[in-house]
Amino acid sequence: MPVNSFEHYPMSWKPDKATLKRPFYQSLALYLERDIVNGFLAPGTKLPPQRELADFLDLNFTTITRAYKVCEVKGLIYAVTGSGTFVAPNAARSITISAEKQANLIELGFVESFEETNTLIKDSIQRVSEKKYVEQLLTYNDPTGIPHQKTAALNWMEPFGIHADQEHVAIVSGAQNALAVTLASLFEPGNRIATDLYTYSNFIELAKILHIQLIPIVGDEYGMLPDDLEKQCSQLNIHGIFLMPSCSNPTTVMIPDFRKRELAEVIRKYRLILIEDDIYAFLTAGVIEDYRQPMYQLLPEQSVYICGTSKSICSGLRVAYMVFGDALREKILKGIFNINVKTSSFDAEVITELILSGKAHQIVSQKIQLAKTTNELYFDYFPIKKNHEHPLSFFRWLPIEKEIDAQALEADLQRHGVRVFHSVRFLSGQSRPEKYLRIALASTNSLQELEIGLTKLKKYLDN
Amino acid sequence: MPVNSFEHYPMSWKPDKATLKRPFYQSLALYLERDIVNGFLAPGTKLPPQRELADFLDLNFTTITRAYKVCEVKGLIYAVTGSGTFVAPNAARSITISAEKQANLIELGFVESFEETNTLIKDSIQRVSEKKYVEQLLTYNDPTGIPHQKTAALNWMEPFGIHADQEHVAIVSGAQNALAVTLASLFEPGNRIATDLYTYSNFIELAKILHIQLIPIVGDEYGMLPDDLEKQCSQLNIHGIFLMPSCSNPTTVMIPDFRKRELAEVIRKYRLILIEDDIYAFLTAGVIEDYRQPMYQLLPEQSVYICGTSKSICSGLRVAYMVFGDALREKILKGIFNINVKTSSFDAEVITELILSGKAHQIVSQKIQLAKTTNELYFDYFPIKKNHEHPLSFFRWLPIEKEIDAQALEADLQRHGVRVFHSVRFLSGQSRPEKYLRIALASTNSLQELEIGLTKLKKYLDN
DNA sequence: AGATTTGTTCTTAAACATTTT
DNA sequence: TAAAATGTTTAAGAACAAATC
Repeated sequence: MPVNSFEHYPMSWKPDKATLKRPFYQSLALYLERDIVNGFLAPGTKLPPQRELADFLDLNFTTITRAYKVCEVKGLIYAVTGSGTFVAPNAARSITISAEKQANLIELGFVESFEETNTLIKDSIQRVSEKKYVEQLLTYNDPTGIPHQKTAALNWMEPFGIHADQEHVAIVSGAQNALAVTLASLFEPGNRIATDLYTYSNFIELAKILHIQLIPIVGDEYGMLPDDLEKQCSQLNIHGIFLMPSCSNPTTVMIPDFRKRELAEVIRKYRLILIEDDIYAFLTAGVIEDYRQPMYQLLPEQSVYICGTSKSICSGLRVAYMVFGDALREKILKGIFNINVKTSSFDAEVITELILSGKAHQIVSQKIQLAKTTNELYFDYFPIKKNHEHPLSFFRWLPIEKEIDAQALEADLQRHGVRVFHSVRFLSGQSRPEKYLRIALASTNSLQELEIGLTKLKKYLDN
Repeated sequence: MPVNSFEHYPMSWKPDKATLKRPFYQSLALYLERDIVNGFLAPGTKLPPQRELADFLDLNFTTITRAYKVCEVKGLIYAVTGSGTFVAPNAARSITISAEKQANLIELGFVESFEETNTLIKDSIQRVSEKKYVEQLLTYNDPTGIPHQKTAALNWMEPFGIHADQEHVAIVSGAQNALAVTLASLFEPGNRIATDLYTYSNFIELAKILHIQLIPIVGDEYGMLPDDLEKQCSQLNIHGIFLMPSCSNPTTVMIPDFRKRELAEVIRKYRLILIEDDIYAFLTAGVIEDYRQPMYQLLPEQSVYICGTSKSICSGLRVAYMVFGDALREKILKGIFNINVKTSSFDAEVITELILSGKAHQIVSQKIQLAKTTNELYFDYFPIKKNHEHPLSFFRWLPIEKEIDAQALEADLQRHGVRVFHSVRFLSGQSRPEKYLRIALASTNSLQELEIGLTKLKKYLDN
């Protein structure tokens, strides 16, 4: 029997002891999940400490540990040694982002890629469809890409600072697919990956699906802090790190070279697998003056470099290039075979044709121009510029003051005809006091529509 | 200290107690893995029982349980209550199958799809590339397929006995990709899925990557035995079942309707998620006389029906249709967004065009004709016919007598210029006494090449 | 700076379940 | 059919580690 009565102690959660069935840890985890999903326990709520709940329920406290663990693995709660256990910010809510076009809704949420440039692609598709060797594109052969396609891929990435050979590049079905292949091939459930505090929400969701734990690392204006990374690595067994150095999603931070080198040192020391998502390389390398190199070149043996063509060339043809160290090669290829079998050689060929014909560069130029225009427009409305934010980002990270719950804010704005995403969607760990909105600039049908959207947004936020 | 000396007991594995470090279970698991990978412990070897090893190492036996568990999860060993723990048949060897074309090697291993029919596809690609709405195929829109593509999909599957609506069908990037989405979305690491004793090896590998445990169920000439399924369900917490009822890979078994109903009853009773891979529907529905219906129609609410077009229409355009119950919908869509974002609408459109124009049916007719011819040829060489084997299968399941290790046999035949796969690659669980080869009939460049391959194979086996 | 709070990990113990003999 | 062999699952205990106050 418990020694104390807890009637007078405030415990945020008091599961009904009488209805608890064996096995206790499962029963308890189920109750906890139910109360979180029902909304009885709101995000951020501090749960009773393990020992206190154990005392209350008259169980050994490691049984509570186990029950809490079940819910932590499901992403419902998170624990901080010394502070306690808390309901996760996105518990019981999917933050998966996808294109869900709705009439009369201005899309500033999902980040597209100025789809108006797609007019340039039709020709290339036709040209490929008329090639003599089309039939060779229609078999199971060359599951990681046809040699000449890989050569074009390497040419494409060369100005981004990537140097690799045919054996260490593979074509997959878009950058998200590359991430799925990477996580499934190189990590196991329970492994930990370091990420920025705010990171790409579909990466968070993917990690959740595969039961990989994200460890949020503090950053400053130059990106992730090497000291905090070092600290976390020294006290936790961390297996990998996810970064978007040339333009982080959602913060738009561009990591300067000195910081890349500092981070690389820690990554090398702890032998982390670096996952570098360089989907915005085309906006940075050769465009931003002091840009040096991708982190892949600092750590080629322990890195996976992912270069999607959805943002730079065409979003509908699902193609991304993966470049990887030799030690990772076998596992990645196996992952590709088991998740994709292969990527459509036809799609890859169209991208190849676009690259070889120079059309891809033309498209990139147009997109950069559009990025300039839309960013200027944005800064007319929200003239807050910070150091080391990418000036040409396809989206912006807008600090907001409004004291309103994230879901309510998104819903409010949706009623006003604008879709945006609140910063809680991008939280890799615990709640934060600062709030932001991610504003996509590359997803409206026209500049006019974007302007209307920004006007509505500003009006709403100023109220 | 241990009570007994084990000098006189035969223990197949004696880890060095002195070098064992804390944590013991990890250290022990590492040693075990090393000794299996090195080949010191051969597949099939019985490991010391937990209690015996514990006694030898002077540890509590549940510490051994934990160490063994680590290796079991990695697929290195498997445990059978009452019998002991054994080194897995495919421990430390990848059984992933992919197209790896080599000159001078006749492909009877990897199953392709009579790629000579691809000549019929070029026209459709051109026609699609000339459509007015091509640009609409190049965006992020309609991530699960454009409505008219889904309509065509449902039309395509209608003769197979599938009735569903737009909301419960999605287009993904091939059948293997559909399986990846299904497993990642609907199952968690540690979950169990029932399969045939011999099953599709890339399904085995995929399950391994995602840490889903396969529970092999015994079968007879009609396919999986409902009694054994019932038995396993009653004593293990099984979450799903994987079946290829219209033509099982690799056994070619076609499950008759009565058996489907018996199995469906058990599946319903234990609320398993049924994963029905119906990639060979086109060889069966409307072709085989007494074919009735897919199992999906018996259990629509708890099933995922997967209909790939790689075998029936074109292997290079990566398209498969998924049909699912409403209860599974949300999770599957989330899985699609996080693993694929979307499938190329262009590829899906070409398949749609092929279906709507009737060309797809023409291709299917050709493939069926080729299947007839090649199967006749096969039976000339190996005239062993069993009941309920699919007469038109793209591969055959050849029982062999030869007393030779699987890898050696494959290597031997490769030296003779023929690539085949040994039955151990398809084992979902423990080793079996019977041996088979899976002989692909749809992968050679010509009938002549197939004939040469079969001749070589027969000659080798008769020796 | 040290005690306290809180979460983590490993090992052991006991009860259980299944298969084999 | 019952006993023995063998693996499984849950719970508890102990030592540890980090963060907070």
